[in-house]
Amino acid sequence: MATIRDVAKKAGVSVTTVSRALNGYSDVSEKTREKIKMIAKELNYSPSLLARSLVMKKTKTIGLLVSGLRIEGSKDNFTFEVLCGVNDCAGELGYELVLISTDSKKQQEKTYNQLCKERKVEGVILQGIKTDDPYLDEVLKSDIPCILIDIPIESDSVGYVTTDNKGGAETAVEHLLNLGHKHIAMINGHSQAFVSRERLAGYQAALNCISFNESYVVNGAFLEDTAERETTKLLKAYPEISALFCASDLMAMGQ
Amino acid sequence: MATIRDVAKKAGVSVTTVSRALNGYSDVSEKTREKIKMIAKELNYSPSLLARSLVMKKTKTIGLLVSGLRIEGSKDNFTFEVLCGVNDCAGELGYELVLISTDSKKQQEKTYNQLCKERKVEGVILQGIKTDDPYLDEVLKSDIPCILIDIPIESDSVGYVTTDNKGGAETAVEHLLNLGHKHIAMINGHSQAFVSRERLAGYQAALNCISFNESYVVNGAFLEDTAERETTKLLKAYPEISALFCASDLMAMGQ
DNA sequence: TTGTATGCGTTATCAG
DNA sequence: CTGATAACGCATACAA
Repeated sequence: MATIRDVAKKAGVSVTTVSRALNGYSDVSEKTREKIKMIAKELNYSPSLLARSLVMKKTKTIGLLVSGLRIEGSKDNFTFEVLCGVNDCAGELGYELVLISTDSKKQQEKTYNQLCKERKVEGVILQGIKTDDPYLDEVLKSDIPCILIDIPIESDSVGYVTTDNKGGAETAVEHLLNLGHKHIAMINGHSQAFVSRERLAGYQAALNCISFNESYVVNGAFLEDTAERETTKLLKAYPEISALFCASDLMAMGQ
Repeated sequence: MATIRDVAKKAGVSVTTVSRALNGYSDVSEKTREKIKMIAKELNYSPSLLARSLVMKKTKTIGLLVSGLRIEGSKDNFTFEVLCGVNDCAGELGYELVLISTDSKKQQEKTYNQLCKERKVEGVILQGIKTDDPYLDEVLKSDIPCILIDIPIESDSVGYVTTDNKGGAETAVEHLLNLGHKHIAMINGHSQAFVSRERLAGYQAALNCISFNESYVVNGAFLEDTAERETTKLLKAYPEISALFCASDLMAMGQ
């Protein structure tokens, strides 16, 4: 692996000059720059991001911390879509993406802070952690800038993005009402999820709190089979139900 | 950010000793080790993987190079499943995963070699590149260890994994035959894809090359809408077709 | 316009 | 058992 020193030696200049030439500084004669560029290409040189990051104290790296990245979730393509979006954006901004996947086993070995600091990520995007996940506390205590997906918490170093969960749910349920349904049940996720609470609120709002019936709401844990089981029980108990509002695609597929 | 020097200073020992104590070397007294460990925890110290990698010449990092990582592909969860699998395995082995996503724009800026060498990845897994992708040549010329997914090429530094495409296709088509279908069409991907060629071979094999009719095979480019369009044309031209064998889930969904 | 010297945070070599 | 010291590959203040 050719280093900057190899280039310097072959070009008969100092490392400093090579560094500046390749990084586009203006205080280098075009002649030397061209020569250096040529030799760099010749030697197949590419600067070590490791060394650069070390001295610059900038890694241009953000961590994508996905909790519960499991193949069973592949039908629900939300995580994948998030990944694509983050990746696109990071790419445009010249940032790298490192995958920091955690499971309960790993969480005991290394703290969130360790995980992030040793990699020197400049920021973190967290997807899939629950509001009662122990990691969440660590995240909030840490000073590493981070963005939570679908958890509405803000502080100096913490932000979040989410969708209009309530509005969306409201629209969906209104649609069912317009179709003439009188008894609409809801298959929700779980109470630890912010999105579930919001969507429930939307469901209630659409029903105007009048025809709202608590018994019509069950939790499917965002899982296909759980949702199916719960739905079966629900329909057996309340045969009058003519429509279902599911809080996630995967759970809808369970029907 | 606490460095190893901070720990050393506070512990009243040299950096060397701290390094060895924390890395589990035996030539350090248990008393010093405990003290150092305590102080390290106290200072919230975690070693910089950057610095460590630089001196050790080992990054413990593998690159996941996904070509065409786009949100439109999210319905087809194959890429996501690959990601999960790779991630699981890498995690167990103590490797990091960095996402190297490429598109035609990026490919012109940086070569495969640059992309990998500057990050010092120790190996690469390539998913989604086509057999006629210019990157493929670079990959083969490079000496960076890599694994191709669904492209059967081997060399000193290149390996691959794939599924039994031919056998799977054969089984699928045989199933349709057993159901009594006489005119089975195939919606394939594209001819640049190894898997498409294999699956076509399986399709032919199942039909025993007897009832094989070339006109019954069209390419859907692995895209939902293309597959739909091609299928419509096909069915219009050959109304006798009673079953379709699709080379990918996504294309089947297009029906 | 170019070069010298220093430091980034580690680990490794070699003496004590 | 412990500690100087030299790398690793690069960028930058400071000189020349």
